Amino acid sequence: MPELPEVETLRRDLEQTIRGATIARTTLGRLRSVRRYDDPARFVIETQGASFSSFGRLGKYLFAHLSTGETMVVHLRMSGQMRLVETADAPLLPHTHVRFTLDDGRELRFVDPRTFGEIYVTANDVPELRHLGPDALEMLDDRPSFVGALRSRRMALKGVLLDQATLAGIGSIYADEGCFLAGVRPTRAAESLSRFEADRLRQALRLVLSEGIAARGSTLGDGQYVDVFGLPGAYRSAHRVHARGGQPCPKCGRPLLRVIVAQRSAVYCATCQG
DNA sequence: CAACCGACCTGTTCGC
DNA sequence: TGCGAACAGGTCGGTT
Repeated sequence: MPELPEVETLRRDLEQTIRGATIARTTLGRLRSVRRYDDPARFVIETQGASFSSFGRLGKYLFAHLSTGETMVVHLRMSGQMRLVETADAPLLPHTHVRFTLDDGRELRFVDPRTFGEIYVTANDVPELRHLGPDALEMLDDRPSFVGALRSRRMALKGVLLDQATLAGIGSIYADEGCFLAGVRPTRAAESLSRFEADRLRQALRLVLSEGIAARGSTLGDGQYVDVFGLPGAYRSAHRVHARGGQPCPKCGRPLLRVIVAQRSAVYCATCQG
């Protein structure tokens, strides 16, 4: 499940591999991935002939800034992938919904089995995402605003961390990992955290996000995240608790608990996380 | 504002 | 063994 570190890995790879390249041809397979359009042909018109000026990111959203002055927004949701192949006749993976044939012969492809992901072109300031909070990497460097945002919320801690309007980019994996490192239960009311605990959580989240980026992301067992070259990220083996319910806590050895909090599963250690 | 729910979708896992 | 049911998960929109 791509979260901030996975999307950041993608952004950096695209920046290195196809910045400056021009889209010679856009080909749509299934139309669901561009469902914001009344007429999907508009998406083709908006992208064909444009070149990639630079790549940006806000939370889990990837931005491809185009030479046209507009921005292509990509969200991978659960199972989306961006794949770069050397030639346009490379074998197609199942569920390839959008193909951008570049003027140098390579092809960037959007692949998405569950079709939750989406792509669209919009104005550079991306008005569709005005509701998003600041990017997590930025917010986590700002102690008062992170501590304040947490301590003003009655919701379960994990619910606040997953709320993209509060801070953008954290998903289930990095929320579980951060809570474990900070020694706080994801089920606690966010407002119940002391300033000390909230700041410890801030530093823990900063650490797990940067570890995740350094490892080129988390690829889960069933998970679909791979980079533009089709390679998995290495961070999963470093996960301390996520998706390890029932297994021994890496600190104390007692079995980790798996619970539902904020309608999402969460894993924590009842002994090490108070 | 908060809590919760359904919808979206399909590959994988589980239970019988 | 084979089958269908349950499940997973990010976001949005709707309801209480």
